[in-house]
Amino acid sequence: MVRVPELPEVEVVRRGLDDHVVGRAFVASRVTGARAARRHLPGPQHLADALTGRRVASAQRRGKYLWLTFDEATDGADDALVIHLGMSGQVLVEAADAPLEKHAHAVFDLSARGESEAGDAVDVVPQQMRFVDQRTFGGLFLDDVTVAHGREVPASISHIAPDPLEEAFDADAVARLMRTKHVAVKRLLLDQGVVSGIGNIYADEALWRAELHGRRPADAVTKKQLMATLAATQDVMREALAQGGTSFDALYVNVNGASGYFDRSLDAYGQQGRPCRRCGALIVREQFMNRSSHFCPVCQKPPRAK
DNA sequence: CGTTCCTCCTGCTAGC
DNA sequence: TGCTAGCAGGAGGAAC
Repeated sequence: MVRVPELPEVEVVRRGLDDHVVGRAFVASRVTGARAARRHLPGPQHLADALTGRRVASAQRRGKYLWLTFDEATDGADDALVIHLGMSGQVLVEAADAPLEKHAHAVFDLSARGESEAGDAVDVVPQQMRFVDQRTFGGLFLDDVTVAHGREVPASISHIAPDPLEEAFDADAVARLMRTKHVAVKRLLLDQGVVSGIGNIYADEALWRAELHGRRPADAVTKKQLMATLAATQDVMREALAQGGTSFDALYVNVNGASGYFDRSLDAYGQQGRPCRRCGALIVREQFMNRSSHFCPVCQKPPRAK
């Protein structure tokens, strides 16, 4: 199964960038994917030119958005390179002479890392950071930084709510907001302006754990149930991080390459026809929002038909 | 204004 | 065997 990046996968990439890219400069840049750079309005060449020579200061994330900050702004305003992986995006750090991936849309030559205490050069092989994306739902662009929800973030993502694993996340406030809406709970879980970082897979998993059907209108669900659902999103994502978010080969910063454990641990998503781990009833799949939803028809009583 | 729907894209699989 | 249709889905923007 292809791994669609949600919060834990993106956090794994962020950690990889923290380890392998922060502190290094882009000594040369090539942005060849016009579609991947579509959100950079001045165009791909401008993006490449604007990034060349910049030294990366930090790798940050909110929800499914990643961004790199730089040591000093060129024109006074602080800016950031925003990266979204979409459905199939990858960020790779590898040797410059490694074969170019078919769907590589941007390539950055990295400055060598510093010397070790013994005085040896740490990197003898030149390296690159590459943005690769088969379906190009993702992309990258440069954006000014502003403050939103208590943090400095790229201006274009100021509408993205805090995610369940960040400090500013206020489950109580989110549950109260949800209860004001006559909208299906799952739709709200997937709304990045309500709570970010949750995609179809983790939404189904959290709803299964909370024993709540995602089609239930939020204003007809108790606050306690909503709090339980939000807590479940935290649990399921923390577990994914604990198991999938650890060790990496030094040169490989890659969501898809890090998986394998996930599919075994799913209780609802993709489990249609298999017995519910809690009660043994067969998991059901249904269409919802032009997507698939998976649930236990006994533990998660569906509301009356639409 | 809030909410819902449509669309972008490629690779894999099921079915004839 | 080879073709096509169907499916996967994040998120912006159009449509209602």
